[in-house]
Amino acid sequence: MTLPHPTAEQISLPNVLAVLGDPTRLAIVRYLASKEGVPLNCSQFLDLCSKTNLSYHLAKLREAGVTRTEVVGTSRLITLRRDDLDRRFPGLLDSVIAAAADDAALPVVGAHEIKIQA
Amino acid sequence: MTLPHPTAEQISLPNVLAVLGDPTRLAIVRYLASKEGVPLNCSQFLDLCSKTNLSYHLAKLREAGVTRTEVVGTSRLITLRRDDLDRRFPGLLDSVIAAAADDAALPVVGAHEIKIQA
DNA sequence: ACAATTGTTCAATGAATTTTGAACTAAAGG
DNA sequence: CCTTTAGTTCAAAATTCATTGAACAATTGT
Repeated sequence: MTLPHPTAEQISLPNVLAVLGDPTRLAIVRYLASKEGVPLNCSQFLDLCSKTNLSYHLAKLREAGVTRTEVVGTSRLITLRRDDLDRRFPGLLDSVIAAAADDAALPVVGAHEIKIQA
Repeated sequence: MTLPHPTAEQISLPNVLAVLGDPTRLAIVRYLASKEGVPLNCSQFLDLCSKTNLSYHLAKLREAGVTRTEVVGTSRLITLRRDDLDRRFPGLLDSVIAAAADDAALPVVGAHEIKIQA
């Protein structure tokens, strides 16, 4: 089974910018980019907001064409649509992710993980 | 006299993205970029929306740190804060402007101008 | 002084967005 | 079959956003 995604051509710039203009969704995208290639399921992002709200934000990202969601059993595997985004908007994703990395005020996925002592 | 602007450090990425995620404001930024260096007054943008609404959008751009507004007599001279944006978010503005240039669905300042015949 | 130009502010409205909890579906495991 | 796991859907509430018209302020030109 597969969920509705826009084609690469249907991805709209104002839409992508608006969708990325939300700290929670920016955190999701950053994390996806940091785990590029590895499909993640929704539960990875549960420290950002409630499950219901997460479902909403992930739907926004998918509908804007920023992420791809694959239904596998009872979970959704989420990936960044990097090739499509890079083709439609060259350099945009990279500059957004790099800028986000410098912003200490942004929420981060896994911010409360236990750190291994040196 | 001078209007309130955020410092370069106060410019926030999600804010900038959200503000650019609006077709009217994207058109304003594109036009400013195409006339880089030349300060423009508000009336240049009047084909995009009503005067009141334009005032609102220009305030959004200024408050987000995307533009600088200088009060000169009865008009406001508007410029892109390119250096600040480039320093804070390298590559972002350029990729947004380039992507916008490829999007025929976006509104454009001066779209109804009389074309000189060849 | 008067009128025109340039642009803002205000209050109102409608629309879209974000967030929540309760109820739900569907697959997986025992 | 029953329960857990994973995530969605729905309606409601709260917030924010975009747009409008009327009134206003300040400068400029006559």
